[in-house]
Amino acid sequence: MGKAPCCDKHGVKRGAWTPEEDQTLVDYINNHGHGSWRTLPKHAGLLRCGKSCRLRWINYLRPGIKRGPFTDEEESTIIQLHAMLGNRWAAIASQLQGRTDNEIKNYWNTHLKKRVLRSLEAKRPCVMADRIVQTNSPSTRHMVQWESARVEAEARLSMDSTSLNSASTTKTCPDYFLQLWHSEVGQSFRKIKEKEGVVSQSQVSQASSSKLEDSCSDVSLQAKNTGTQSLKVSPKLEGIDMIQEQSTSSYKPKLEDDRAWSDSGNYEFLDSSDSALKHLLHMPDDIGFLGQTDNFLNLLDGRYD
DNA sequence: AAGGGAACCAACCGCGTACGA
DNA sequence: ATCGTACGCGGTTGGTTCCCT
Repeated sequence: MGKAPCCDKHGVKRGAWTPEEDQTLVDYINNHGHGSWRTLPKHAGLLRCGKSCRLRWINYLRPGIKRGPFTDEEESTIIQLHAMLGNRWAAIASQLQGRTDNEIKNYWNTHLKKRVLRSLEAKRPCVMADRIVQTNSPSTRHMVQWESARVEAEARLSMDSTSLNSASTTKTCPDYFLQLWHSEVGQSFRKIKEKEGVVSQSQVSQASSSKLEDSCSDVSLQAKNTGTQSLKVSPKLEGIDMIQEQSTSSYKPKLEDDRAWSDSGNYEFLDSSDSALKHLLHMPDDIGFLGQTDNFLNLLDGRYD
């Protein structure tokens, strides 16, 4: 389908916005609302394309935008949500009041991603680096990325729980997911999924601690034994009404370009609407929890692809 | 002080999708 | 059901600032 250009490039100003342009845009939207972004510049008297106006408003001018450095809490939230949602910046931003997807995306790419990788390599200096380089399949790459983000989140959770002097930290699968699931982040995640209609209220309530504990320990990696390369979730998960069988062949990369994997968590299931939740629920229990990373790495050796 | 590279971040681009005609 | 339009999103670019030599 042909797509009309968002604006006539001729005579449209580009580049940094001036304070005068900002004021014009703010005044217009305060008085009239933004209405149609396409026609807004003309009505407001701005020599900008509608897209540019929209971006400027959303990222900088609209009320409630929080500027300045990210707090530790915000960082932690971003890392944890990224581990669950991948590069769904808008979804992550919706959980951080006053922060925009663009800001979070930039912050991740310039600060957090490096830190997560450093943290990961500190734990698995040679092996993980080698595996990252050697591995080719999209699902494997995604798992490596997932693992890297998870390690960072885990480290933070561990620090948090230490400071709170709580009994158990994140050494086991159920503990880790339960902490995540019951945290504010987990609540936000469930809200997103409820909104998307992926998980109903009742389903969420059914996904109680015991279910989740079971799910962590009972997800079986059938591919190991059958060679069918399909993942099956334990029947215990039926109550949560999740898809029980997920052929890994339907696990496709959004971008085929090899560069994409390192930046993107966007490996989607054919039905991508609840892929993040599926990621959580389909993770085999012996994937990459502290002290068990070798198992995780063994899984990466082709068997899982 | 100057130049070159790295880091940062605002803005742009193009694709997918929702929605109305 | 199909088409055209507009919007929202994620990836990328390019200008600016910072830092090191």
